[in-house]
Amino acid sequence: MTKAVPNGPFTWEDLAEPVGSPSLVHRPHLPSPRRTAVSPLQPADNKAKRRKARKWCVLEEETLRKGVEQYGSGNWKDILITNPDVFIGRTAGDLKDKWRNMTRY
Amino acid sequence: MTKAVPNGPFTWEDLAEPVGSPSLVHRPHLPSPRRTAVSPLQPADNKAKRRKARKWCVLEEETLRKGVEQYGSGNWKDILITNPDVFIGRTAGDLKDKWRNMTRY
DNA sequence: CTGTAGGGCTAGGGTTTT
DNA sequence: TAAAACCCTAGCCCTACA
Repeated sequence: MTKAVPNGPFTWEDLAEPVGSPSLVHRPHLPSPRRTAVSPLQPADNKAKRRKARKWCVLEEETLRKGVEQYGSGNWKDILITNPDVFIGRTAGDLKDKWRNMTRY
Repeated sequence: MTKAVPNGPFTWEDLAEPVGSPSLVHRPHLPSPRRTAVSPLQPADNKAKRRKARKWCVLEEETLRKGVEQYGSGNWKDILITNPDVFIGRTAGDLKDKWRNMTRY
């Protein structure tokens, strides 16, 4: 896996190149493929209903803490799927939100 | 604003073993694994840190539009390297993703 | 090896409920 | 009013494939 500079500490190389330089005109450029405007798509009245708020239990909180220790903050999906018997009815986003609350202030 | 510990300095140096959640498997005596056995499905340490999301400014959007006009949708690398003074810190993939957002709906 | 297309996931702001 | 729980989605990542 050669991660050709995936996202390092800002490796903004010089990449100095005169912008106005017509050095790459040797390409058979076609006009842009004018894709037809995307279909209108209705306002969508299907307002997905909100899940009923359910308070977090202590086990969930502890499992979340350990999950963050193990996988790191941000890997919510991993933490979620490795604890399917604890996080029932929770989404990765829920874990993220809960962690935000737990670490707030 | 909650800075607390959003994506912290990957504090899992001290992780020694996976906590088996509610159902601790009875392991048969675990000596001292000097060698980190590459067991399957373990904490993914190969996860690179995410770049912090940065909103696109109007100039970038306009430049992207003109780029697509000129080079066609799909030639992200060309559009990127011909506008190095505009797309700072952006990747070809970023341009692709942005165009997807701009033409969505 | 290189670059893209398309699906997956998260961060951060917003909304609703308690 | 504040805090907790949930929602929305732009922006970023992963990866098969051309």
